[in-house]
Amino acid sequence: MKITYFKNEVEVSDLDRTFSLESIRLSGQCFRITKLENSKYAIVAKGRLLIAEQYSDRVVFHCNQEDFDTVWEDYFDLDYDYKKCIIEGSRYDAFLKSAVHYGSGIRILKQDPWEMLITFIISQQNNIPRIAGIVDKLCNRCGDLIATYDGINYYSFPTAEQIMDHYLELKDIGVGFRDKYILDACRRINSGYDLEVLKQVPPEQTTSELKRFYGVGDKVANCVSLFGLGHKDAFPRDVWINRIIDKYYNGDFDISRFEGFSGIIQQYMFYYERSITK
DNA sequence: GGACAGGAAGTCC
DNA sequence: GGACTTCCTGTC
Repeated sequence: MKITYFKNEVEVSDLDRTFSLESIRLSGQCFRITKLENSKYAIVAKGRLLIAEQYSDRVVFHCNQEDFDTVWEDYFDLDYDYKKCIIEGSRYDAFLKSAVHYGSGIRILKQDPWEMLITFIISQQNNIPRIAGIVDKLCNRCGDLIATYDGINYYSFPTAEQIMDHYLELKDIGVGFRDKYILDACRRINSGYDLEVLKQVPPEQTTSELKRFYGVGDKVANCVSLFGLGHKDAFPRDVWINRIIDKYYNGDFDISRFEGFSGIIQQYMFYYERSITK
């Protein structure tokens, strides 16, 4: 990987096909990346808007060096060796070989744990286009206006306090029966619970701690752990993953083989199976 | 086009 | 094991 700094741009190249904004956007981990035109994307995270462009193995981030070094390099997990996961996956069997090849551009974004908690509470018993729509409405109604680009307004993900200020609108936003789960999470965070602490806690303990939130079960806890707390060993089992394990592994998939990065393997599996059964 | 049924990154009781 | 909000999608 090669990083070149310009005045208001940072160019990253020689990524060896282990970075694709399109794959990241479509892999279902993030609902705040939109495709603008051609190869251009708008990414909202950390209370900021980032415009990025990708031309095969070259990515241009429209930000200064400081923002790249302190925010985006970490957010896109650029220092992690995804090649290792791809090689290990390829060696395992034919299905994983196809999956890692197809999804080789995936990265597990290091997103905000609070945003992940609410987003994946919303995700339960829901479909991806609708999840994206609800998250969008939630941000537009409750978040702060952080930027306007090409005539479009971009809003931050709301804080617990901001959501509580708009709790009467949750029904209109379309969260449905999940409103009580969201409200409970807001109350706990607002009264001082710090999700950041869980980044330092062992994965299994993190999951059981997260499951103490009302409306958070095993699946959502593992999503928050993987996408929001940097626990690459968290392995969310949703209907797709269970289907894959039944279909290709006779109901038993041994994740210990991928210790330390089984969550990344899970993401390749999810992304690939969805692509071939559409 | 429009109505309709089935189902959706699950969890609670 | 049934209920849960709402709406996207496929089918007729």
